[in-house]
Amino acid sequence: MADLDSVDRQLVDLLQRQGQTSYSDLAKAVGLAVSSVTERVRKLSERGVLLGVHGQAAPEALGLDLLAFVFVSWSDPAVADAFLTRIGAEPAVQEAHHVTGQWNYLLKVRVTTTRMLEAFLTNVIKGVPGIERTETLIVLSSAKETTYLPVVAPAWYG
Amino acid sequence: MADLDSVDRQLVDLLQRQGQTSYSDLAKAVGLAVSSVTERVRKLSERGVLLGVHGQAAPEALGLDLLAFVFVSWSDPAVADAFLTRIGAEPAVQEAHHVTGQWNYLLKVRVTTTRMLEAFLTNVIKGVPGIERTETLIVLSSAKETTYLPVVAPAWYG
DNA sequence: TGCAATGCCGAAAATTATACGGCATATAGG
DNA sequence: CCTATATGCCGTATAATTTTCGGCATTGCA
Repeated sequence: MADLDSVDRQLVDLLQRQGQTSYSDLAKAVGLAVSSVTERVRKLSERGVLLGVHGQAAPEALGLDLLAFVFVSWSDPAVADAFLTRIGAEPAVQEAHHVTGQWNYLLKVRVTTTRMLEAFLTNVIKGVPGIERTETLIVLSSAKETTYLPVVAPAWYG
Repeated sequence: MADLDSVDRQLVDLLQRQGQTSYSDLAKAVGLAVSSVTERVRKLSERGVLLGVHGQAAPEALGLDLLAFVFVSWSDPAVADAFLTRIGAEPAVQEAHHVTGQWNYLLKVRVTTTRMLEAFLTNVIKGVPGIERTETLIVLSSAKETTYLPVVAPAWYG
């Protein structure tokens, strides 16, 4: 299905770093003609390797000064559906992961203030019937935060 | 500093969703001329509201089938520098957050297999002198994962 | 050997980005 | 009150880019 050659990988690498790189620049970088690169990129999208291009905004510039990870748990399996529906419609929730361990889900949440975080926990999370416990970790600073995915294996892994 | 009007917010919204939206489309959407939108977007970048545009790749298409969150802790404060330097150079680490609670850092890590996760913990994390404990949560599935930041306050928060 | 599929190429045409001068409105200082 | 300055918007001309097409070489396969 996947099976990307080195040119494909290079294109994915470049487009992850600079989503608006022109086809002529891409062509120069990989040593192919513009039309060949166009076709490659089109197929990468078609195959689902490239999912889209997104502008990256600064959270603080939008007033989103508070980042938190929220663990959530419940006992009744029927809660999952309602929870995911509610969470899916909530822009404050950037990520929702089903995780191993003592908790059901781990959420990545962005809000403006602790007051807004409180409102989120009260109105959104505990607004879903059946949710029993939560635990919130506040992010003091983010040393690294990227969406870049490596296209080559690291040195420490043969 | 920030102070975005409704047009700015709309532009940030649109560009987050579709980073390659043409200026003519943006102009149509916000009801301004192309040159006005060009200027607006340029200033949003200049002001640091828009940080860049990035292609989004499918982790599984790159063989990155395993997502994990890794908590890390140490006692000696001097460890932080070495840890962050090591982590910063590691593409497998997508995020590194300094968090409240019993752990020092929370990492978001993407690898191909459990075998590679083991190599990461052994060679990278424990390769940093002074690191004492880690705890790893495996992500079974991700119900939501987006980089989109809300540009308007939610209904549950006045 | 012949056939089909694939990837690549260059060029033409359509679309888009960029740069510029001009215009209207708002603001501050005299 | 009035002038000077700044800001935001506009349309247009030019440059650059995207998109599309037919053709060519290579590969795999019957």
